[in-house]
Amino acid sequence: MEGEVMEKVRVRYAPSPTGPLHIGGARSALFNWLFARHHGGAMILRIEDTDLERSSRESETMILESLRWLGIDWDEGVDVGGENGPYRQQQRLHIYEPYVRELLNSGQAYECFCTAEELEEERQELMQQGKMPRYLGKCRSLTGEEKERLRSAGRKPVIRFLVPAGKKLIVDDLVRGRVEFDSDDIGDFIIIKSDGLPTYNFAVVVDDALMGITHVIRGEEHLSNTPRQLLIYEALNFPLPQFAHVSLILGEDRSKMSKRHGATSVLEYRKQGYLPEAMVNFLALLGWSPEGEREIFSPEELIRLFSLERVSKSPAVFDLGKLNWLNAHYIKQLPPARLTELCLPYLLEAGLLKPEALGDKMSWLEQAVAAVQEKMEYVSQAPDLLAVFLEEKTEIESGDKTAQKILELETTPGVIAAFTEKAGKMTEWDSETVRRLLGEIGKELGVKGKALFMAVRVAVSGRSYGPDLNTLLVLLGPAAAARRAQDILEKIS
RNA sequence: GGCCCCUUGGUCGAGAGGUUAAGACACCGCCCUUUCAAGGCGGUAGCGCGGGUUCGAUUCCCGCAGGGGUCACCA
Repeated sequence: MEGEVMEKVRVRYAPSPTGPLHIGGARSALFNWLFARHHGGAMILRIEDTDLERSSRESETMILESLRWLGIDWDEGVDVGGENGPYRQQQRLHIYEPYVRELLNSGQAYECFCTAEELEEERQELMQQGKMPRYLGKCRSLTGEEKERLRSAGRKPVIRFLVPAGKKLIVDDLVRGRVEFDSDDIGDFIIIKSDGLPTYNFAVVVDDALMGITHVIRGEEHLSNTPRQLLIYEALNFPLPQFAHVSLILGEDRSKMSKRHGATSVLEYRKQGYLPEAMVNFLALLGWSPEGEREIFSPEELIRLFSLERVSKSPAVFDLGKLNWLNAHYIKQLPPARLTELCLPYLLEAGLLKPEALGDKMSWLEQAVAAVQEKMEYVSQAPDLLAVFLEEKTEIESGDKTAQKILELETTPGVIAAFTEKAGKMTEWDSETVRRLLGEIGKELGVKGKALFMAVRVAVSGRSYGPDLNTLLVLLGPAAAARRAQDILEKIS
């Protein structure tokens, strides 16, 4: 493969700005980007906004933001410009024109004046006959006179591509191999809509050809569109790019990923506190695998290793559990200061921190964050994880059976009382003194192990789980720890 | 329904005629541990079915089944 790529690789990601960037789109973009970077080629970002109804600038902005967040950049395209612009199809209308004329003149395309009703009627008829609906070419041989009559009657025509009969169409796909289609299965399809805008199948070909795209890497849902595009490449005498159709990403029930499978947009994952490096790593492994047994890869490594040969043909289920594992891995690698920054917005939003009280608390907060870093899977868990440190009042966690049991031990009230009493008097308070304090209590009351440490843990946090007890106590400070313990003591007596 | 793609454990997946069928997530167990995790070690679990081809098929071919995609004036 390496040897076959003689000309400079040029790939593109061409989203339709009709919503946020989805997981599947992100992976397509990533594969294109990895391929381009691997081969020292160019990545192009084109916006396919020929659907006036559904396209929006807001969606475009979200998509660009998502790509940037993932660390995917582009050499040509929207926002950065380039020699082959403009990069929004709405701004390229004049470019399509001559090609449409060419097809019209050579008789490879024709105007169709059928109304939606007529088309619907034809469709129904075919269905009743047990045939599949497809355009039968009613307007293929309209005379100029007839066309004028329809035109003056207010009909706005579309332009259809005249599909030649009995033609084998072969897609030589880099991931699927040779795939064959028959032109007889394809009805004359629309290339220019009645609003004058090109359809996807037409614009994509003209743009890919004019932009010098060498490899079209996209989702498998486009495979069955490819024969139509092949027809246009041929009609316009454009050189063919190489195609690579990557399998879809499925939800847990093995159907195509959709909103009911939970979060599907990249921005939602960002919001939940997933790290871009984890997302990229995860997406890369969904449908592609490197040689060897590693699972953790930096973008640079992915670029070095990536190849289309190792792209899987079968669809992949989106496994949130694995994403969580990867994300937890990357969170563990973060410097506590950085993680703290990331946690801040969530803590503020949860009301666990007051913005004004932040300044002198930062280094303390950083230690608290460090104490829970290893159990965090995604950053939006920060409020839950850090509540033990930040809560005003401690409630006994309902449903925490272990905590309940500890509180019922007959030794517990004594332990808590002793702790409250002694902690209040401490002048020094660090890991070592806290350790000694607990030891003393244990010795004096003849209590040890769980009955001692768990009792204190539950007393100061209301929970049977949480960060390392010593760290928890040290960060809480003697006053707060004693106050909480006192509070719990009153609750249970 | 036509056409097209896909089929290795719960999931991602390695494998490309002869293997004890990698590895990872999840799960279970043990170790570590002043909790829960993390970490270390170990374990359970898989080639959809039926025909071929072959000395031998997870691997090649054909059917079937199942899943998915596509058949728009959406991309």
